[in-house]
Amino acid sequence: MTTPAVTRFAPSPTGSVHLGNARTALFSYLWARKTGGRFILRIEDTDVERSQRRFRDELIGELEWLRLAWDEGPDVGGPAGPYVQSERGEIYAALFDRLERQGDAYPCYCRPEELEIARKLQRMAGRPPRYPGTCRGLSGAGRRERAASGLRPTLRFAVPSDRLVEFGDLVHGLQRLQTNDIGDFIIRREDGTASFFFCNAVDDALMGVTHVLRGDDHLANTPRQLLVLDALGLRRPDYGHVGLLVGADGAPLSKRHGSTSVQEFRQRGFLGAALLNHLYRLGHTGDLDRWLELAEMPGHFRPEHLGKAPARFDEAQLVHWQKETIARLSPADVGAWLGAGDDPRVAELLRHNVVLPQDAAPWLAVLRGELPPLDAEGRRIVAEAGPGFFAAAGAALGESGADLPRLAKLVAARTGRRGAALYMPLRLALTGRTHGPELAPLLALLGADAARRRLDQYAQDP
RNA sequence: GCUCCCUUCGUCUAGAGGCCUAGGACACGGCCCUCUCAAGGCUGUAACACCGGUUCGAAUCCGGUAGGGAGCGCCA
Repeated sequence: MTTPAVTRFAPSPTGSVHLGNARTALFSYLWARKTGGRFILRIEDTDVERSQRRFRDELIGELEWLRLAWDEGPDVGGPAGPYVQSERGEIYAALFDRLERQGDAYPCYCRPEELEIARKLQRMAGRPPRYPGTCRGLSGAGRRERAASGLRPTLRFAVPSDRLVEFGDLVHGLQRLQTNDIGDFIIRREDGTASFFFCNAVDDALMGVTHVLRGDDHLANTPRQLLVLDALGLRRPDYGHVGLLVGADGAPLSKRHGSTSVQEFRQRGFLGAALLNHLYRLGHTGDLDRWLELAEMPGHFRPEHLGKAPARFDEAQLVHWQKETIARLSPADVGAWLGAGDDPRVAELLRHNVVLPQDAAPWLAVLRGELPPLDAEGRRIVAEAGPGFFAAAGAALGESGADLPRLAKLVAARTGRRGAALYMPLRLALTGRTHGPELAPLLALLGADAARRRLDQYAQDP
């Protein structure tokens, strides 16, 4: 029923992948998968100053970690390549040329400092800071003169006046904007590279992208891109502007909110599927509340349920999906994730008591024989049980071995204790804590000898 | 400053004029289960930003107010 959608994720390799970016990547991916279309990865590295190869590698690594596989892009190629903008210079050059010949673009010789001053002046006068059009009316002679004096021009798009730009936004509905509210903007920098408004829009069209999902912050800029596309006779994609991702205080996600990059969450030990499940529900509602495998998300993804309001990233909810994910991990994967060694029994023992790998440390220490000192409640329980209890337990252990049900039965018979009165002192002696993983597998893992030594410690009078 | 966008429980959201004494999920509280924690089951607290209008009837439509955000860059 739906036609295949071609979507894309177009990050710039100027930093780490942000949660907000990851979310739009997810939505774009899901849309393509839902409709049987294609998902494209395009690297927007036209800013030579800030783009770095290591960010590009990192970004690709994070997407792979999240398992958001692209059908076209760097490394895998595709019919509309190259998928790295710094390699598309010739394509852009031809288009710049055409725009200039058509009179839709003109060279601008204004210096950045001059423009800065002009903007300040406009602001002070209560006017919007827009390019005043200084170079727009320059004659051929004027241009030659400036070029001869060594000035290298930028290329500006000549925004037509008195026109209404209209487009139907997938999430916001019909949008209209007066071209008079838009100043002539730069489409080619002084160094010859293409600027965002230009190459982002042009590449979407050239790569056959049908649906662009991006943050709300681009909504007001979309008319500019539409103008470029129209001037070039290129097909407009449909745009959907999703509400931004914000922190707990409602302000845009930033460093002061703690982790904001995918990498940071990954390093802390959050699982990809957990992040995906949380992101999937931020500014979007599927038809199901339960944890979803990435593979089943496309079937439940509902583009019409993409939200306009900003969504807050809430770590408590991430933690919930993390627990759900851990519960579904294979024993081998739990072990690898915990870094708890090769014994699958350890992973099984701890999986329900741990949210992040670091939470396993105290229990691994207990297994190694490093017990924490008892707290007040622990001391109370141990004292209440008395040395005789632990002596009996130690003796019973000699008969039962590291078999908790047998041990418990023997101790119960000899001390008359049952339930918590029986198990809590045992737990305390064995682990030093009142809370923790199931005692039976823990005892089995500990072994009879180690357990015996711990019980004996409490068998003497204090 | 100008233009644009947004506003339902603490959080994510359902809701497209009567189905809403506003539903679900997370978080929080209680009970059950249980040696503890977690999980699970049951259950409770908790929201239509505000003011006007349209209508027999508004969370839903219209206008305004307030608050938040974005854009106006040789950043993307």
